[in-house]
Amino acid sequence: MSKAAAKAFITALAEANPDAESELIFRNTFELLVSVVLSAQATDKSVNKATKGLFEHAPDPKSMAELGEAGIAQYIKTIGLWRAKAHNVALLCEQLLERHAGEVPADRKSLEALAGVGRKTANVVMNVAFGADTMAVDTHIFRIGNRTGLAPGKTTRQVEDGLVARIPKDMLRPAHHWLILHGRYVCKARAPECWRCPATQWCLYPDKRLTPPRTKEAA
DNA sequence: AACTCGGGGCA
DNA sequence: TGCCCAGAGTT
Repeated sequence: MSKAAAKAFITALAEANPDAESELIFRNTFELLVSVVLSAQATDKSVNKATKGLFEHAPDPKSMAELGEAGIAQYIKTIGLWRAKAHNVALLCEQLLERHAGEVPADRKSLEALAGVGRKTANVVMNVAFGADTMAVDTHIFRIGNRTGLAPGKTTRQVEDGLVARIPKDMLRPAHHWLILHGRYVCKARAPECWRCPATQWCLYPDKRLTPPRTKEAA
């Protein structure tokens, strides 16, 4: 997809969801970081349910470090990989205190050195919290990139580079939210609802469903 | 690059 | 039941 088409694509998504915001609930950069670490292979809804009590009880790195691995685990047992995640989050909080005075660092190298933080989470934090020119590739964005031709690639890194290369810099941050929400509700893994998509004119997906299935209630 | 971890949500 | 989920760490 050309850069011009990419810009039109993102703009169309923006106009379709003018008030789109993250589905993850967080009040600051620390909560964003922890939320995304917990999100690996889990749905946003289940993460929100788990972090509600966790953040209430431990709203900052210091209190969460004091809560400890076992204490954290008791709040997040409802999501997958909770053992490893509780271990990582406890360690992550200690690392924030020791290395960064309890603050979330703003650079990729420091972020990726934290427990449970890989390239994807680092990109989210840099994009959302610090406005950096990065794009995080999750399963939704990977799917959209390939399906539409916006950013094709076999690896997440290829998709990431394609996105950053094609999307205008000043649209990278909102594009992150718009693409994820688009993948969640419209360009879904199964049964995509193309009739609700504002960008089908640029899309390469061969099995587009341009008309909604017949509903039981004939409104 | 491929594999493993792992529980909940949803059709 | 089978597929999917705002991935990271190891081999």
